[in-house]
Amino acid sequence: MIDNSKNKIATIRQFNRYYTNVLGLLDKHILESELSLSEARVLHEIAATDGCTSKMLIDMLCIDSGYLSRVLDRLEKCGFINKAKSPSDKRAHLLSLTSKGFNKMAALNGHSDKQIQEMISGLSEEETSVLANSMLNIRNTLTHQRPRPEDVTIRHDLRPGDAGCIIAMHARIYRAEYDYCTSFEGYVAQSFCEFLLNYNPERDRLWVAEHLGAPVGCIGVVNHGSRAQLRWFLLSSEYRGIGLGKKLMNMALDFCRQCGYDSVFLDTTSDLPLAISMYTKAGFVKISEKDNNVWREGVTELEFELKL
Amino acid sequence: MIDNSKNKIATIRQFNRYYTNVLGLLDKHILESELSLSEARVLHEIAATDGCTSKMLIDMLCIDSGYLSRVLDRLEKCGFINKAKSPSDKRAHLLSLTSKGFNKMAALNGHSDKQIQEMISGLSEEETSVLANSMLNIRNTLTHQRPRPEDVTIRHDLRPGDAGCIIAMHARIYRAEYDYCTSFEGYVAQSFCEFLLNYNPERDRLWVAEHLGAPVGCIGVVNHGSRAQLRWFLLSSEYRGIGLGKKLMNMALDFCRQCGYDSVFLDTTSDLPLAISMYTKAGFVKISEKDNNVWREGVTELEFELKL
DNA sequence: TAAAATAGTTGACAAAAGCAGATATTAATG
DNA sequence: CATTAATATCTGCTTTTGTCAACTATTTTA
Repeated sequence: MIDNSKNKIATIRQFNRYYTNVLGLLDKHILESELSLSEARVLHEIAATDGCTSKMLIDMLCIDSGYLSRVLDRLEKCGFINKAKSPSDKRAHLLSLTSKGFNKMAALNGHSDKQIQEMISGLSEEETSVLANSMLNIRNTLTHQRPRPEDVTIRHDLRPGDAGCIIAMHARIYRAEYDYCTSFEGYVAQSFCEFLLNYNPERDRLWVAEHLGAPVGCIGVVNHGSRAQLRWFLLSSEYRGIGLGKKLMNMALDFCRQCGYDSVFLDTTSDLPLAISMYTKAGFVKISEKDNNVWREGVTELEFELKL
Repeated sequence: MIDNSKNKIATIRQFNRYYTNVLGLLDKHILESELSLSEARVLHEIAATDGCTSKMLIDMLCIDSGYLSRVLDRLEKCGFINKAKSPSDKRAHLLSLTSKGFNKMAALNGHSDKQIQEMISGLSEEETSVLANSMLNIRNTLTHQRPRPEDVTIRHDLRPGDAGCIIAMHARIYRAEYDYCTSFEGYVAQSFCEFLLNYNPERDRLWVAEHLGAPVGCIGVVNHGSRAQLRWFLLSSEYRGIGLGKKLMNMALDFCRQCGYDSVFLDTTSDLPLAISMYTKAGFVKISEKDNNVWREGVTELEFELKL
């Protein structure tokens, strides 16, 4: 782990220098097309930007306005873009790609992809994933992007390591948010031990929500004869409030209905008002409560139930 | 997770375009110095390269030889670099920085750092770490660097999530290398449950080896009265053979001696000849063996012991 | 309604980068 | 060993890229 902020900045600086070289190498193919690097960048930005104008390109690409004007002229003469008077502002033009422009861009991307393919040809599947995920991480971090729920995948195929990751997630989140002690991770481990040793794909299920290859949420259903137990309902804080919790809950309850369980019960604590409100919204009813001071002082354990 | 290779390539292409913009922004500060971007890159490369010559710069920076010749002239006239005839090849010059050149480079780095600082000022500690680690990941992956043992940190402060991560690591590695089944992860979880519920920092210890913020190896010592149990001795495959295993083992045994344990025992299986050879090298002796067909067919469980 | 600001264009110019040929030296080949 | 091929660098010339400032047309602000 890179520990102090000075090291981090140095790491970033070194990466920038390194990646300047990488990009220089990869951009060479553009020079072999009839376009210059700037022209290619402008073309891409026009394609990616809705209602694109010169001003927007100047801001996004930090390009000189005079230079851009000539670049746009050239692109128009080549038949790659259209310039249309903006109806809302007669000074400005709306820029858009022609179909020829789209084809050109596709060709550029194709070349680019071939080069990237070559660059990663010596890497393993695993390494390529690490690479792509790291790049997504950087972009998301620097653009302050909140994760979009459609980028989060949910699966229930119980891969090796799923249980361990979710144990770790529980421990970290409950420590950070509720200051639970070390033994809490032990109890979660215990619960997964039981789950894994008795695992029956027909009656038990664990859903893992993943983003950028890392687990960000989960929910589980555990077989108890005619009753099912809902367990491990948890989301990383950044992934709350975007509908993921509801989605996980619905998946779990649908599975319970499919399996023909009579009812679903769950244990939770008074620490989790947000989860509790989701349970009651889904129709769960509190059926018992008792004190539990093991993980933290003053916690009340609650049991909820939902008749199916 | 980015699933297929087409998506990965597209992700990389998008990142490249995105990062071109980032670098363009960050490189602006150089234009405000008396150097051009190329001159600054050349200066850095000379500083970083031992016995640097023009040819090496041409290869590394992909710069035109004629252009480079002039760039070097300018840098020499400014007093930033020295050109000395190479003794081994009278055609070539050895390039090196003058002290003035070093100062200039330090100033450039300072400016660069200030800009980076500004860029990451809106990010949390956590996000900055993700950023820097992702960048290191990219560089290490693309340059095919084997992890250096000195970049791996080993700690034993038992943080929340450590146990879960190590459970996951066990499950993944034993599945990939020995095809152990799902229940194996359950048994590992069970062992950590016991460990965490009885954890006593004076007598129990868990070491986690980390690289780029992720666990890559571990070893543990568990209190059994006058005897200690060695557990969870494991390294990710890429981190084997660089002395890390020995280091972990020594740390664990030193701790056992410090605690005054009489002996150390451990359970392992016939599947792990590499680990077994490390145990015997450390002085462990086999004291029993029995069959165990739970995790995989035909596995023999072995018990080893070391008198301290 | 006049002044200030904005979107974009154009001409003049400077800086950056590339190409081709030249020179000195070294390596390779018969 | 002599000759040829290859290499490292430099120089003159050219093209490409990028910058600056002045200018028009329009919109916003005071």
